[in-house]
Amino acid sequence: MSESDETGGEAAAMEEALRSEGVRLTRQRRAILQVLAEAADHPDAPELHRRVQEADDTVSLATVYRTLSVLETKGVVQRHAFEGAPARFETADAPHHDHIIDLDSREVIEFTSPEIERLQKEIARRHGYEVVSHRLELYCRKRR
Amino acid sequence: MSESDETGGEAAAMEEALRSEGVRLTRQRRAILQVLAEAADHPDAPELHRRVQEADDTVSLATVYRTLSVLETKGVVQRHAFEGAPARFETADAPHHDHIIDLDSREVIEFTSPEIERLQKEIARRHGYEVVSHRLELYCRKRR
DNA sequence: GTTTGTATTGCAACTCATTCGCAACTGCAG
DNA sequence: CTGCAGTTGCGAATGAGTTGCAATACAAAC
Repeated sequence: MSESDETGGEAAAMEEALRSEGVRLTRQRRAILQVLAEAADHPDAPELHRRVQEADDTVSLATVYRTLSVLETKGVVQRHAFEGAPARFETADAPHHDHIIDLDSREVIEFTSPEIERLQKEIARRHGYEVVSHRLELYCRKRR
Repeated sequence: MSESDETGGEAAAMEEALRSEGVRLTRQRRAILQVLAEAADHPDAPELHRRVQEADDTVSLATVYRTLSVLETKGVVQRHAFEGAPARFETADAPHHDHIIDLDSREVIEFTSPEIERLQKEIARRHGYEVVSHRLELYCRKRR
């Protein structure tokens, strides 16, 4: 544990959480978890697969998809399906946030707005609903 | 024109707009436009196809998709890709709105919030961006 | 350690929504 | 009317993601 840095610790913490949920920890899952914890961006499944294979080229794309599903249902990973693009993934360490998508670079910026959050709840209530989940994405271009 | 009601007028208005944009008005496109104008809900392509075929069973699903693309680029139709479901469509008559999706009935309720809209622009600006488009969806359940 | 039963994997085949190639057809400008 | 570029129907192709199945590998019990 002396050699672990932040992302190393993150992956380890996730493994811990998964083990206690009865998820079997395989070589493949460890590798995927590791790469995801190290990722600063929001990779899609094929990109994740590519990165995982650098460390372990026996991992198949199917397993990447299956593992992502497991991790998502266990609350360890978040899936985002942005407009007209394959789904992208990130670790669910940060509490909650919405996204700005840079239309030119496809870069993703995270933000939170308690104010918007509050207004959403209020609007739902006004219509007789309660919010189970929501999706807020701003497709943007850099201002010059 | 004496027998036309609101939706009839809506379809006619759209045809007008399209003709002036140089879009060729075929029997199929008229039928699709008509059905869309009459729809109170947000049908997906196969459902739209089903409804169109009641009036004209020579219209193919491929043409429904192609027509929807044309109508979308001409700004006459709006496409919405809600979570984990095929895209759904509506006429772009109302100015702009976001959606509440009833998770149980799949019903869609429209709403607007100038306040949220304003906050979105502000957030984008704070990050050096300007909003090109956005997507705000509230996945909800009825309150009891 | 070894055994063992079940979860997990790799592969290839499959699904689902949507798009495309192409030959036949048809609005509509002249 | 004519002509031809824009449209259509068909079925085949695509792209993202899922699944059946036999082989494999966790990890709990010995």
